[in-house]
Amino acid sequence: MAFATKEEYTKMAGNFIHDIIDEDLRTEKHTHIITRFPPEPNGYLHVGHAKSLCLNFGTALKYGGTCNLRYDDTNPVKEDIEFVKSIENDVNWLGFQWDKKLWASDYFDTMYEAAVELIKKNKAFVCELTPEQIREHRGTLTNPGTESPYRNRPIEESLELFEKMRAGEFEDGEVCLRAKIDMASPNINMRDPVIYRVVHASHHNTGDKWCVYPMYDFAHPIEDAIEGITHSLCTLEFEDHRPLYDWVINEVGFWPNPPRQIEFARLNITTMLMSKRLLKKLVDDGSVSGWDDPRLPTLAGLRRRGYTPESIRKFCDDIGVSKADSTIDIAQLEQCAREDLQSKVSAINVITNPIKVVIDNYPEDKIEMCTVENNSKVPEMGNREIPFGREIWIDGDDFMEVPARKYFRLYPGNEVRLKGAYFITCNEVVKNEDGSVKELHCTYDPETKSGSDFTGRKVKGTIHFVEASTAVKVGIREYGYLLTENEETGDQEFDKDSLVETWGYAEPSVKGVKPGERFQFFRKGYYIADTEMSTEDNKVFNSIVGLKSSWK
RNA sequence: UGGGGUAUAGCCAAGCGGUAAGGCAACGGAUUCUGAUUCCGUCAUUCGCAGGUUCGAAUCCUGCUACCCUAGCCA
Repeated sequence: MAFATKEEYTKMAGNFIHDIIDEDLRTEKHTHIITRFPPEPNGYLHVGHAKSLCLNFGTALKYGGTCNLRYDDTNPVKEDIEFVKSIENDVNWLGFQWDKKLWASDYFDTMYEAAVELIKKNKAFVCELTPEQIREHRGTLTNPGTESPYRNRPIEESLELFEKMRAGEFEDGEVCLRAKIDMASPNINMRDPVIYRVVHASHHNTGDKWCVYPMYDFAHPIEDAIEGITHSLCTLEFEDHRPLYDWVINEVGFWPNPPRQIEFARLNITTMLMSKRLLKKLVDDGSVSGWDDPRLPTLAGLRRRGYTPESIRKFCDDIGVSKADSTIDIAQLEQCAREDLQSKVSAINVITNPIKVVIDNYPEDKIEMCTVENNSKVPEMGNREIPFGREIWIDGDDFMEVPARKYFRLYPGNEVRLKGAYFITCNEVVKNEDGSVKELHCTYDPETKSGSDFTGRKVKGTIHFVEASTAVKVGIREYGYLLTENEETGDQEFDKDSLVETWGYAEPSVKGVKPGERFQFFRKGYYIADTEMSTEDNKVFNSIVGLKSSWK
């Protein structure tokens, strides 16, 4: 496994967060940087998380600090231990190693005690308003809220009630613990926010020990402070919560170097659905095959699609970190994958859109082997031997009955080189009844075999082929993206054609391809990442990932 | 209509008072037995708008405008 290195991130361009860290280091507010990646275990990680992963782990690497993996599991009804394994696997796959693996739920005792202390300090109270009443009391964006009638109840009474909450004497939603801050605050988060609620549900980590659970706003700063996190990086929507974060840090305890929350813009990518909630819906209703469906932006999906960890890390470095809302063009992600794969994989001949070609002057039963020189960036993979015979398949894109300007591949009367084999000239186009091309009749020139010293004439085009009698029929699934843009409204909508299944032909060497092995479709810009072996119907793989230079 | 944010090219993004980095995309051209790769070259007289300060402003000041977040006992 190739882990991200300190070198990779020390040379990383600085961002506004690193400016802040540099300043904290310079003023000796901190001498050791500790960050954290805090997913809630309620789904698979996606590229959006990758940005956070790279920022948090990359920052730790850059400054010689550490980064914790911490599950933010404060809501038992939404979380599932099932996701924990995938999260850890994906973090490691991306190339990061956590310092400590922690659970927010491990701090429940401390949090409970902190809440009790808050009540004793007259900074929190047990409220018996219903959720609806709390909402009404909260006021609106423009109007201040009104104080709960329970706000000024005696400290002792709140203490007693909170103990009863913990003891299970209340139903869900019947009472809650609220911080006592300011109902007139222009920041709604400061209007006596709920910090502990009653939830009678079994927790994956603490079982039935608790029936009261802390809210994110109360739990998160405590988690950060306990772990000695120096910089707590989160997305922009938590900006309004920062005053509350600081309030909790300040009221709950004394930490000499309290954590500092810094927000950055979350990642959006054109055609990619990044909402965990909606991804979960697609998985649950069977619209996709699972969290690792290659059409999904999950790390598991991207992995099957052909992305390498290095390519995703490069992408995260390239796009930078700022506070401006942005949507990165999918082309930028794809380019990172191509760039990385280019140096790692070799090409094989695969025809995805076949046209039959008959070489009329080639002996009927003869098959000869041709050497295809490997001039990729992976010379160690060596040259390939592929068969050549009288009937071959070429790609539909490599033939035009009426050539366009500057088209120098095959067309009637034109001569091209078959990569690794001979020059052929197209003499005749045979059509089906519907007018489509049935087959091409060509002649080859025996003098022109690759590797011979033939220099008699040059040809402008070179195309690839697969010999028909030895070809391996392959099932091809081209994965598109889930979202398309409605041309009229500009809205994003689900793309029903995001999975296209076709058949093609590959050279015999595909039989040695292992599931998960990546390679390039010769000259097509496609990469195969996910293969499923099958001997039935001579089918070798049925899942193919497309990384075309331009997806249409 | 409160509060909090953000505006630099088609998409990202550096820039922090001294005369607009870089990447993606696009477009030229060279090389190529992959229209791939590689390689060169072009691509913001101007930084949301309007004023002001200054020898000098994307950077400082004032006033606008647009967009995003925010009224869960979710995170």
